[in-house]
Amino acid sequence: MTQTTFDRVERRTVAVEVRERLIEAIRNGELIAGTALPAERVLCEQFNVARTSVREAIQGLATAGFIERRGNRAFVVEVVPGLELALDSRKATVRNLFEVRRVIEPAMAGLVALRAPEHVRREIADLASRHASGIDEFRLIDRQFHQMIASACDNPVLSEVYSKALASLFNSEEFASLLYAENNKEEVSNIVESSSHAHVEIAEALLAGDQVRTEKAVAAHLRDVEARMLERLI
Amino acid sequence: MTQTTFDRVERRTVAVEVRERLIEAIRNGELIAGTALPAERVLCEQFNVARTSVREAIQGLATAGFIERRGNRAFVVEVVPGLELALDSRKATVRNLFEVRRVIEPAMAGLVALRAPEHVRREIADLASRHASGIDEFRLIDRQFHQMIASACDNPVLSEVYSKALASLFNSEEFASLLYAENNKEEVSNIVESSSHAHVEIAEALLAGDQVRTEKAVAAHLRDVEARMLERLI
DNA sequence: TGCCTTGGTCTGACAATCAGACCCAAGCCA
DNA sequence: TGGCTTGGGTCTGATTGTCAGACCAAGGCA
Repeated sequence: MTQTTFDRVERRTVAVEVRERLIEAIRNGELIAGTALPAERVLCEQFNVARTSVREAIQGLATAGFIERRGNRAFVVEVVPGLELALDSRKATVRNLFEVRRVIEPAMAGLVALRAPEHVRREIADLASRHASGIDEFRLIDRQFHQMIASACDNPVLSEVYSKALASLFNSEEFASLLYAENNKEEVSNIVESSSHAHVEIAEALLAGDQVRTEKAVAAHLRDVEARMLERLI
Repeated sequence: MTQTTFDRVERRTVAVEVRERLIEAIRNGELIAGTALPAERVLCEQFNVARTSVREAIQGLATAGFIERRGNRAFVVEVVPGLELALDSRKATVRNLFEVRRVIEPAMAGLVALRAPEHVRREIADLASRHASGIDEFRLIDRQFHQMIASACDNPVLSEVYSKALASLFNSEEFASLLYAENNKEEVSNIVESSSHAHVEIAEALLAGDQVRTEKAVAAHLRDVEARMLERLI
């Protein structure tokens, strides 16, 4: 057995970590292009680091072109570096994410129909029948619904793999821009209504312990949502 | 749209990073229980950090019980903390990992049969027909074979999700202890032979562009390897 | 315009890391 | 056993990164 070797370790400073957090927030839409960054004093409180470290991080953002200074504030640039993906590329990303969901979700939900105790399946059904009062509440219920199914499949590894894939979709700029764009209100409302119905269908199949019916309901749900999202990416 | 907030950032020192690298190597079998750690001067060269940082990390290992000092060397303890998982729990981990593979791999390989250009499928077949001269070379070919299939499915997200799952299996202590235990030589040889045949089967189905046959060949392969691994976990 | 917020700059203290030197103990081999 | 090599232990001084806080100038808003 050969003697093991180790790769070099890089020194990882607080300022670099803060900078990457901010870049991530810009990339996934939490910090919107053209808007002001939170104040340094606010950031150093939230990150729980010294202000000099925050300033160091922000200077790195300015150098890399993610922000510009106007007046006494720092603003996210209108055109974020590396985000001008071609439309084809953005559609491909959404397609790829939904393809991953199509590979994983029906099988996983099928396992839930097979394995989960009745009281767990009943809880899932209760959640599916809850009525959301707006897009933000729907998103919350939607996430809980899917996470509950993942948790109920009795395979923590599969659950984790799926959760990461779902997080990628929810954190993508395509998803955020679709949900919050003012001119998409009607379509978003359609997606919410259609998804609520699909959740109910899925939950009924789960409650009946019917693996095949569950898999079909999940697959249909994914096809519907994916089509609506791709349709709106113009 | 609500104003975003950030989670606290922890200060991450070089010594902590080195310590975690060493713990990981102990956990996944690269550093064997009872054997001596590499010398400090060797480690600081490999990690590319100062010796004081390496010493700090090693002191943390000693405090946490991963190593003990005997003579002028540091040795991995015979009983590594947190590694005495119950046998049931270890089998469950392996089962869970293989279940994830069963969800993902047949579908992914099926996509390759559908989508990949012929020259790519031919490359995969060439790799499958290569003869390994030992366990280490087999592991290398095995990894390349599976990674090549993942890359050929034309969905980078799925490919990445799968690669992470595969890495979890290959890095698990169950896998390492099975492959390198002296009393498993014959069984390991059987696994290698059986897997080589299965790879050839899979590659032929891919070359034929037959999605259904590919999915079946992959599923059979996984059932075989899983059964052999679980059988040997005693 | 006045007041508050925010960014810019600086200070001094502390923590972490670095490279290197030196010494002693342990291990190995003739 | 003696000598050499290897390895750990300790220390030094310099550099970098982080911290908390103070003070001033600029910007924004009622």
